[in-house]
Amino acid sequence: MEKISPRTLSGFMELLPQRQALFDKMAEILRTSFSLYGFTPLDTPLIESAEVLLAKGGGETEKQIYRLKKGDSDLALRFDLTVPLAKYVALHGNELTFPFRRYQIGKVYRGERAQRGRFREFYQADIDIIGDGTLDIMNEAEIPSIIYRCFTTLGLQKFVIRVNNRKVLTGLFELSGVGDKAGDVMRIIDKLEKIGKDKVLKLLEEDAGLGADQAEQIVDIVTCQERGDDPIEKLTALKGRNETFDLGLSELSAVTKYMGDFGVPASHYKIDLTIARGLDYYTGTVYETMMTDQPEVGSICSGGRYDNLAGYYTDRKLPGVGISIGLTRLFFVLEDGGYLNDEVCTAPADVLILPMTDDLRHAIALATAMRQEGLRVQMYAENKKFKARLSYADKLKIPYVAFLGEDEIKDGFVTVKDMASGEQTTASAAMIITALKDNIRRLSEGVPIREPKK
RNA sequence: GUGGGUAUAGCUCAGUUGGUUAGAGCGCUGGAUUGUGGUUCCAGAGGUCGAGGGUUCGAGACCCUUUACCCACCCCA
Repeated sequence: MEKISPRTLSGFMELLPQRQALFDKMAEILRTSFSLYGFTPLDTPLIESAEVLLAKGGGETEKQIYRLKKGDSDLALRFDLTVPLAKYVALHGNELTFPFRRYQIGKVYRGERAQRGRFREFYQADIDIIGDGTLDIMNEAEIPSIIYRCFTTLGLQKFVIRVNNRKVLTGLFELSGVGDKAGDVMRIIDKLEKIGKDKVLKLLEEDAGLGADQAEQIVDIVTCQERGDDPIEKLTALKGRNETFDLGLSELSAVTKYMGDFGVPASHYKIDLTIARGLDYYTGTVYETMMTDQPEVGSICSGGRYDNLAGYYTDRKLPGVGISIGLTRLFFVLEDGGYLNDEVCTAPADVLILPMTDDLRHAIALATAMRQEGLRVQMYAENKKFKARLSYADKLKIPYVAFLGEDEIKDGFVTVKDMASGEQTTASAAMIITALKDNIRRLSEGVPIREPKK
């Protein structure tokens, strides 16, 4: 019979076991970090009614969403975790306690053309804080500190969190008399880093219809940090002429001031007046995090403040702030840069037990005793040559192999081989277990996902 | 959606102006070594050259069609 050739779709990441184990460790580190800040875990369905997911309608979302029909139902795969959160909060608002802090790690789907570091199916790790009616500015400063902790705990150093405020931009555009072109201008400004000042000026004039002076003035202010100016100072000079602008400026000042107190060092964040993107529901503070070694891959983590999360589902006013870490992209970047640390233990077990006799009872009893003590144990009972069994442990990087042959059983002992050193020890099961627990703990301590800086 | 590139062994890739039986490294299997892996040595398996059509005495190579994948734009994690 002709076989169907196995394949994985473009834009879908599929990992071999050791890489998968590393990926899961990353996710675990994020979970632990999030819980340090008092976030509660949440899971929502991958599939929602198309009506719910497309509430906002139009634009890229509509083009990129995977839509499916099942019978008469019109369904869609979620393309982010924020819209499902909005639905969740609108639906369960009366049973939740606010401010509601939740984290969620899950797959999302975007039917766009795949590219370097861009996937159609990818993991997002989201944290959001939703207020009931109001939400203090402190939360907007706390969010980047969580990013900082997550990334550094992963062993990453070369990243920078860029912060901006949409109200500042909006106010600035109003001051310059940009009018209803604000959206276009914002999108073009956002390209500054990628295409450079000259092309941006050209686009501002040609596409957004700005005057040359107007464009020059905006670009001048927005790029001030590139020339070593303090953006807050530069902006303060424009104060008192536009309400939105003044509000944005005070928010931006507060956020950056508190960020230092939250422990984010100045080396790892900067005010960047050119970042504007993220989804268009952001209304205030916005964040974007890039790896400084691979900026071309784009943002690894973006987010911001939104004033009305669930407006499509409820009249209740629910302001929030949140970020989304592109876990799949982050993993890709680490792998692509050769940064994944091979020393991280990815073995599925701590000990491999090799029963050498037909009677498996002793081996099973040993495995049970070891598991009771928290050791991760596999038994290899396949009828293979001895070397094949050892090679199994070697390939899976299982650090210890326990032999149970006739001699060991007769004397009530176990022989354990340390695969790294090749050293073998024969002793009672109890002693072996105690020693292994110590060694395993030592092996797993303090090994970062990312290769230590050379 | 638009533009460009690639497709040869499980993986990464060679393959000369078209010419005998399509190669390498890694991986895999077996042996050296039946209670010792990772190193070394020896042997072996594995290919409708993405698919379909055409040109030719002869096509992995040239032409057409098609599919898939990759890269970039748009947009975005």
